[in-house]
Amino acid sequence: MPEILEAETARRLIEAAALGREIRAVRAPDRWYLKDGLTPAALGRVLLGRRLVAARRRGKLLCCDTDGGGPTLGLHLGMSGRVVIDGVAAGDPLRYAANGDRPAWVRFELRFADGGSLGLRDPRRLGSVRLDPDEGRLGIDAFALRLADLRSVLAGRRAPLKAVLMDQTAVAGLGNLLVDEVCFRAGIDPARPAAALDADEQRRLARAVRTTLAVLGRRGGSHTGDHTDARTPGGRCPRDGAEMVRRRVGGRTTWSCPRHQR
DNA sequence: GATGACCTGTGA
DNA sequence: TCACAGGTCATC
Repeated sequence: MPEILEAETARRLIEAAALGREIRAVRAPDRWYLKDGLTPAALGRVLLGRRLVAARRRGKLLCCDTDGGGPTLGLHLGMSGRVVIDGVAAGDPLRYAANGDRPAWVRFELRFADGGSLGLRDPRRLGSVRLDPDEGRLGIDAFALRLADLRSVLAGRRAPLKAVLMDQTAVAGLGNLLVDEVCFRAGIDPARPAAALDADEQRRLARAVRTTLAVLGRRGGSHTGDHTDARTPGGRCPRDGAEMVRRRVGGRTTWSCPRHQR
């Protein structure tokens, strides 16, 4: 996804519409989509007859707990995944992904006894399904990130700031668009070595994470940032009018303003 | 820590 | 036909 905002939208949808419904069938037509050696048969064995009782999220990972001592179902949306419940998809359409609804794009589906379903629609197949996913290897959730956490995350890291913020074992949930927006708002060059930020920059960055998640969450997703429309050749910084620069930072396409991001 | 691989769809 | 896409993993 889908980044943390879309994952949270999906989590809320599951929480509002899928909890408590008895699972009657599991459809997993795409074996490649099941990780850790998981098979459709094994999924059926542990999920049939159970109900989801909680929908949690750590970073971009969705964790659905089941009743009766059942496993936690881990769903990851990859680059193009969306949760679909009873035919309704969570959140706004994705900006850089196909948004159709071809049945073949449903890589995984729980069918409920009441006739409805919870599916994962993912054209690019980069998402995943696992049981009892390792939540511990993920860093602090971006929604919970405080200044002190950020300081320890950045300490000693010579990698570009952007690479560290996108490192899911450091901070869980931030992806390419959100990190660019955070750096844009904080006025910091994403290519700077992470540990080189001074105290004031760390404060601005921590604040920018909070406001970015709050504002873009309200607006409807990761693609609604102040800088998003400027991610195009010849795009101008909406803050000061400078021409935006496109680079590769931390292995990802990165847009930043050469004037106010330093 | 940087790079390429994974997979498929879209638009230039 | 090609470049590119909001993610992650293995590999050097």
